[in-house]
Amino acid sequence: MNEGAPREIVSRRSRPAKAPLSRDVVVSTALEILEREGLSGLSLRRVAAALDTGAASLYVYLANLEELHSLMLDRALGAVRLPKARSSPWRDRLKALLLSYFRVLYERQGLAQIAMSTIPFGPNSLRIWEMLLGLLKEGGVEDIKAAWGVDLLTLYVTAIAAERSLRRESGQVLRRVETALSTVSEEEFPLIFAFKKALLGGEGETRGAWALDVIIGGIVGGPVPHRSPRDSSRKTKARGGQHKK
Amino acid sequence: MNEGAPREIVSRRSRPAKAPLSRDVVVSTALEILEREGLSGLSLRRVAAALDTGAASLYVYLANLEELHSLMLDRALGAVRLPKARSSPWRDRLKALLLSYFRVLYERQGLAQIAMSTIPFGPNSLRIWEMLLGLLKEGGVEDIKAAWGVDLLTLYVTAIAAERSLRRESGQVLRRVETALSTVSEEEFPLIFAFKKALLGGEGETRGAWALDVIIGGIVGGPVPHRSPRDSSRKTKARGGQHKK
DNA sequence: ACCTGAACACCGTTCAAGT
DNA sequence: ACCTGAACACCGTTCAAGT
Repeated sequence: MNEGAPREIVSRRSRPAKAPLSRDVVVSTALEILEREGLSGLSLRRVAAALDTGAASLYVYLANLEELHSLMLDRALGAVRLPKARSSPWRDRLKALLLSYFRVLYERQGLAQIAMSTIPFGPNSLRIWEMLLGLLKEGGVEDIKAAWGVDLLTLYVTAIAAERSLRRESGQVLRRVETALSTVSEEEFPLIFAFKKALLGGEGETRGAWALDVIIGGIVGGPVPHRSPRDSSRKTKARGGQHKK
Repeated sequence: MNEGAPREIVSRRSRPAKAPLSRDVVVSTALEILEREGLSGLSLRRVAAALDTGAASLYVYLANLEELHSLMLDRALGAVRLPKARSSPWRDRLKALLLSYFRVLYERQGLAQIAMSTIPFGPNSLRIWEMLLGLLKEGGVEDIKAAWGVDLLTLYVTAIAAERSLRRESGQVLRRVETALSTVSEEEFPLIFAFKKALLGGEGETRGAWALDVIIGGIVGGPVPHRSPRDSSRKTKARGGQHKK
């Protein structure tokens, strides 16, 4: 079975009353609900209801809600477009892949939020990681920088998708930020006051593309971490005893 | 009243039965509960119970749970250490500030998660933003790059704190990632297979410091975004051939 | 092996009624 | 103006009992 491909879902109306469930239908149904009703509308009970059963039935296929989230995320990541080898300069392919990753997370409401609370490690995530590693290596990036760089790039893409989703989905948050920025005191916060337009300016994908360039450029041109990955258990210095206040 | 300073909380045991509540006590109590019981233990009902009242009473001081989260976050950010002007090179001060920001979010369980779902804009957040803008300007970073750079840096710090918190707090997630990585197929994912040690290696703060350097270096050395919010005295050369999406 | 209803121990939010 | 109990409409998870 192709985990990555979008899956045809048999309408539950036409199924015999007690058709057997499966992990697959549960995940597909959950993604449909997420798409239509958002994260706040997604619950095990809601998924179970859509499948004409009780929430308890889902526990045959899932350990818990967290596992459902993780399966949903990996399934959705099957829609990320992997650029064809050597179809364009490595850096363009890298950016195209990351942009597609961003869009998949951003375009389905709630998915980016799920991605921030679930470390992805299913087959589709692995495919993306593998390709990202390959692209950075193709660009001549040293091994450790490539490994850490992929982590940094995916973290950024996930975080920016979550932040943008939040702004899109919660008009309340956005309005409060705008109010706070527009009433900021010039004497107390002169720089914020001077920059408020630039700070608020979302400007579609220009800004996201800029940030991606900054990070990629930083990885390529930046320092090689000074410690080898083999020597991973040693600590440089004891953690300062931060006192709680 | 100093929003930023830690506040002495009068023991609820010694209060007269119907002592008046306030936004302040509600937020302080919520932060205590977060510290002791984590995000999953924090609820309006739980906060109300700690204050010997019903959840409905809190709605005099808060619009909803989201607002409580936002207030908690800004209060907690009061603990971020702002480096003294000119005490060391600007880049060191920038890194110290961001590290302190990271620690505040990371060290109180659940706080980083709250930060990822709340755009901070209270007085303490503004102070941090103002200082970050000042540091980048001190480093000679162009205005738009400074504004967008501060956004990128704070997004990164918040995201890495949330990711690390997740790994720390959910042994389950961590174990599943480790299992997935250690059983990865060498033929299908040769690079992940080869790099799995580097990918897993958390290495305390070495990695986080590396990423910070990458981003700061990328901001300083990277391109100026080709659209300015307002054409100021300084002329920025438009970059030809940049395609818009 | 799978499904189910009911129960357990919770949620955020609203509202009429109190003081 | 503030507080309260009760209600509403939900949660995830467990479990004994069914098929």
